[in-house]
Amino acid sequence: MIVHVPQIGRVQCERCPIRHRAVCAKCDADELAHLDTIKAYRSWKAGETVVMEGEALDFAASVVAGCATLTRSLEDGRTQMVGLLMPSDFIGRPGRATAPYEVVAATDLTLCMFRREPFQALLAEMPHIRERLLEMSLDELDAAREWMLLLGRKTAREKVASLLLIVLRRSTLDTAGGAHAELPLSREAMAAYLGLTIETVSRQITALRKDGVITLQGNRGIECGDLFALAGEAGEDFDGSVIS
Amino acid sequence: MIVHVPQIGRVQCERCPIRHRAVCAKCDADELAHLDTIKAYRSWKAGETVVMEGEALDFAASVVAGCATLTRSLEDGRTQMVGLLMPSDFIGRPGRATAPYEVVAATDLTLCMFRREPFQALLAEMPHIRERLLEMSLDELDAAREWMLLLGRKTAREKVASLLLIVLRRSTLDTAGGAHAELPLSREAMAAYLGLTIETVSRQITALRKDGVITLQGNRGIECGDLFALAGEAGEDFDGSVIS
DNA sequence: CGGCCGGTTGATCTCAGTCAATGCGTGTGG
DNA sequence: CCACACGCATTGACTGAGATCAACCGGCCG
Repeated sequence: MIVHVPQIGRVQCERCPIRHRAVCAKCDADELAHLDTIKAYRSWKAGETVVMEGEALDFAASVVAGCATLTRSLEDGRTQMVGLLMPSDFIGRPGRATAPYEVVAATDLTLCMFRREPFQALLAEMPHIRERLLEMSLDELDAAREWMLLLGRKTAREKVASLLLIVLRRSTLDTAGGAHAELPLSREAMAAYLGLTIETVSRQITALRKDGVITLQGNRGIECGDLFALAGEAGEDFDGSVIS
Repeated sequence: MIVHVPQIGRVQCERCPIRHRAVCAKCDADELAHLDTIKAYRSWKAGETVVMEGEALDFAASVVAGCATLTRSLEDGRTQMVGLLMPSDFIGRPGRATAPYEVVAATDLTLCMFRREPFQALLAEMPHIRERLLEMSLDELDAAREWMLLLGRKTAREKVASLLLIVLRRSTLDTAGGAHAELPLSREAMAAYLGLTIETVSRQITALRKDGVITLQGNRGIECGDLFALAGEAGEDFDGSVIS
């Protein structure tokens, strides 16, 4: 079910915050001008459903602001998050008319949307978009496989540390080696992402706090003075550096 | 380490068994002719390593015959299979020079290989290959996400049933609703794929046999008289039909 | 004030992991 | 030809990490 929230003011592509990372990253000025004519912004409040699993998907979109989740479910209600969409990430698949996943706004969310058919046409005309979409899909595939390693082989503590690390690496860095951030996910969403229960997530966060690896500010705020230490807890082979 | 096995006789692209499903599926006769000039076949015995994790990857390739596995590992040796490559599946990524996964021949394996630079050039010249690669990458992404649901939320019995179902659906169907196949994977490889131990895999296979869901012929042969029943055990929402 | 929602904490249970022994088929060397 | 070892799979006994069930806490809103 699409919840209709008033569209926020349209931003010109040239000034768009995700201009250089989204599916349109490689487009030139002319192409952007064309995109400007067919795009539409729409917003959702945190918790609202954007698309239901199995529902018709008559659009493609980029996340402009906020955070959305992709989840798959079994009949009996067990659910697993299979993707976490941050600004510049893409929703939709050329040649596919129904959504294989449920899409939910994790925080307040704004999408830059294209109706399906015009977008298909765009893909045919603009090689820059096809190229960028391939790159982004391959990045998603790598991320999904990394997540498979986490789901299949990491302990609860390592899983929680890995997620915190992902969020912290995307956020403000303070003095050398430290960072703080607001979690975009509730405990329930974290559990769905990690293949755990909310109780276990809560216990592991508490444990990491008691062990001095992180400190908390309220339910959503986390701070970590030593990302290398956190990376160690996450079972990572490498360093605590920021992603590119 | 690449183990050098004598190349098997080169097959003309036109007569290639994976002609219509591989990365070259959309190519026309001229394009195939060009491919013919730059490809090379190479074979590996079951168990041999094709590429090590983190090693330089100076080629792209399609699986012509046999079955290969992609695995990611943690420092302490825990490993998770993140992909199972069957004939027509693709190895390698444009713009990436090192392998993020270990590639191992699960059965005797033959690849159709292209050196990296010529393949990059090909991608630039032949939109048909780019298009097909995008399609295949998106299919892989869907498969990876399906696997995330399995790893995060399914029980050991459901996991094993799911894997058997995948193998059986790819194989010969007998009378309505039944199928039999030779597993391309050892118990160890199955465990790596399912995020389980070999003992648990073995126990669950035994349990499915004792419950009359499947019958075994030796270590690798499995038969299932009722794929719908097996699909039920796998926790699938839908039917027991063959994949496209 | 009271109910609700999200999160934490505690007690107990259970499924899958661990450790260890055994079975079975195959190849090898005396 | 047999004896043995080796690789792979099975089976059993026990353990433990994380799930389950349940109580409780604190902030927020009507």
